[in-house]
Amino acid sequence: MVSSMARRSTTSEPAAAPLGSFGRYAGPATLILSSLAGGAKHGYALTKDIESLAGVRLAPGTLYEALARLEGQGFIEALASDDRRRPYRLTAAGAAALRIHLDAQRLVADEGLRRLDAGWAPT
Amino acid sequence: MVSSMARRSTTSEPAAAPLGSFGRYAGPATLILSSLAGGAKHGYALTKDIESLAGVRLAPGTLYEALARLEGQGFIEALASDDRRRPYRLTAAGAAALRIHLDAQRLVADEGLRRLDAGWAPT
DNA sequence: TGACGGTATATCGGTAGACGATATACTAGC
DNA sequence: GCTAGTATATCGTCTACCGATATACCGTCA
Repeated sequence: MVSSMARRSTTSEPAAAPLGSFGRYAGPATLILSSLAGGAKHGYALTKDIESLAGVRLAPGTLYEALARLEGQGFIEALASDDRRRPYRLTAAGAAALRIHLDAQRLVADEGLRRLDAGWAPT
Repeated sequence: MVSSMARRSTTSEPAAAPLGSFGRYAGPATLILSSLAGGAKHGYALTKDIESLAGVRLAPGTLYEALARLEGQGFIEALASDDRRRPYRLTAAGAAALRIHLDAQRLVADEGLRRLDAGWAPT
């Protein structure tokens, strides 16, 4: 049980990396869009928000590559940058796609938990 | 469960599939464990169940590699195979990990939807 | 009877996406 | 003038995911 669960830190951590336990968590795009759903943010602010939102720290490579991808897909758009910050905003298409995705994800999670609670097969 | 309104505009986009829209959907492990939470199954039965559960068809490569990985992590265990079927069962460790993961995932999804419903920034 | 489609597992090569390391540079506080 | 935090960007590696492919058993129905 140790293998992938305990990789995150040595001691004292508030138990269990919530997401990210099962191999790679495909979430970056989902997390970024979910964060932007709360308002426009620039990259660094996204990492901070996502960290407090999901307990996941996105590596810089992951973040900026995902941002470029999402912009190319039309799910987010860049805003005028004040100084050195490059804020992004969720587009209507991004909001729609996010809603569909989160709805589906929640249904799957609910069903999984329902099955777990029903007792996951004695034998 | 398959979206409606996924047809956003003229350009590109193969219209949002429920899960799997955002690059690669990291879900395989989650989907497999969630499916097994409903009882022991062999690989092919898993693909069928997952397809009806989440609308996602796992490629054979994805499935069997994920099964091997999950078994190595102690999250699932192989049962005696009747004939040509190789059934797998969720372990206690797998059930615990799955619950933690799904709980976290649902919290993130709920927060994302909450933000969306609060209006995702007009300007 | 043999052709077909569904069941069932396995492996291989290609690739995209995630990651950590690294680089740069501005700011604030001490 | 240090150090630490903010902020973005790129590069190389690693691997999870995917599609194609192979094998083989089964039922059925023409």
